[in-house]
Amino acid sequence: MPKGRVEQRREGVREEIKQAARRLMAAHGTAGLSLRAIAREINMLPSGLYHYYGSLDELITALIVDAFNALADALEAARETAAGQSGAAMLLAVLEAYRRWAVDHPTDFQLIYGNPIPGYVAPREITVPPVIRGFSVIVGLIENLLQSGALEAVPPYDVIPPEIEAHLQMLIARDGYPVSARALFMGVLGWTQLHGIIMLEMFNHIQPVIGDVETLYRAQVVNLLKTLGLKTAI
Amino acid sequence: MPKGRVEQRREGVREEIKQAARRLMAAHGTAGLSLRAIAREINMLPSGLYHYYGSLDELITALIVDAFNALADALEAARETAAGQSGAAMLLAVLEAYRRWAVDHPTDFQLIYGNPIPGYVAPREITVPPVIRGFSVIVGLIENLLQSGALEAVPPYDVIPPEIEAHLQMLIARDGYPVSARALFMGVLGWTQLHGIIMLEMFNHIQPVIGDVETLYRAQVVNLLKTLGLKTAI
DNA sequence: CCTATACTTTGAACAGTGTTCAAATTATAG
DNA sequence: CTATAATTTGAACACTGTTCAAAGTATAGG
Repeated sequence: MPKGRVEQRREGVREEIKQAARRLMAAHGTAGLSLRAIAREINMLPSGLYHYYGSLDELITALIVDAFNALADALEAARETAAGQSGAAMLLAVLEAYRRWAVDHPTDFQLIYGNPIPGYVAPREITVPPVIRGFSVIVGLIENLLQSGALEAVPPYDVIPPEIEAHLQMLIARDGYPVSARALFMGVLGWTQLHGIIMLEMFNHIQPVIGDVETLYRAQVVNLLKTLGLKTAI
Repeated sequence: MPKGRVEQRREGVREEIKQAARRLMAAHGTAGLSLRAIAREINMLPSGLYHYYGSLDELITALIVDAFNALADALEAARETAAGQSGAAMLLAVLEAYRRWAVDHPTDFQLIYGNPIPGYVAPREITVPPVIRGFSVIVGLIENLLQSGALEAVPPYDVIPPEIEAHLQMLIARDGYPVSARALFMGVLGWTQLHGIIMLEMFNHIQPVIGDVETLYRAQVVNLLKTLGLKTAI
């Protein structure tokens, strides 16, 4: 395997570049993501990096995909860890893992859900699949709860606005997701509610008001499940 | 007034600089915020700007304060416009104005709630007051609803976690806010829920899933008020 | 009105950024 | 061992924020 060896070495350097990038990001925030700084870190000239990534944007895209996959991994791991417990407990564990990962990997989270790098726009066809991977964990658990009857839609969340239901049905049909529009709708609602807390926490807008954000988040998760119509206690 | 004339002219140039900055931001995103670009825009040398703002960060801070105040203005205006209607209708109008302003002023919103400028950290003592101004509009309306009896805390949102209640009480005592811990708690909960939608909309993460974000937002606002315990119909 | 003082603008320089490209070097394959 | 492919180099270009002394301009007092 002559070409295999070259390819393998190439992949190794690409990984080394990404690791240096993550190290710099962790140390100096998403602002520390400088091509020249990465080159310095691994004793390369700036121009040398262009043989591994066509541009800084391409490198950022790779980092984003990795981050989305790491987040999805964390959610799946939380689900597996709570596998023995009730469906509600599993969902709770997964939703807590969402914030946990964000708090533990702030720069990665900012990279994927903030607007960190000036001028950069993510190519959707590359970044969307790993996003769906993570989101599916949440929606899948909701779907199970709905089918088992542990979760039953109650007012006011029992009505899905027609335009939205139509779009969700289209999405399910087009991409072949094995879930109901109801589960998707609940997933999106819950996602946005929790995402707001994390986003405000990330940029330090909510600690001054609420003090302990972790407690607020947990309360919000529990309340969310209750208002969505969870029948069993958690 | 000799010094008044100088001061006035100085203030005029400062305003001109900010307007050029906003123009560039609107055109090229928060990334377009370049000191040299601003200087070019108003036919000045980069170094000249330093007589009006000590640094780019200082200019950004000024823009952020302006943005928070503009947001607060929009919320107050929405409240006044709906002044004749019920308290619930006023709150609904204000919450819709929150997203409206974000959608109409995306770069300003990203400037204050995103992580736009690498390396910049806002000086809290300057930026917090205008934040409170806007937030007070929401919390004030909630307080009125609570006192009039139109809003009554119901499960699960009737319980405030003890640690959070303690922190809120401290805040109220320290800064002398004329509101209850309950109103503040409800305000924060609502704020985070809606903020999540806007944040995800801003960075284009939710349209692909839900289609019409405006409908989702409106539904979320109404559902929020209902689950918080609003007794009257909207 | 004219000078002395304060305010403002200038221009050059420094250190940093992403990116391009031909040239030189190194490693691989026949 | 040589021909070929993969890499690394180094210089250059255009851009960024920031500093500072020098030059220019407007204002105030006599």
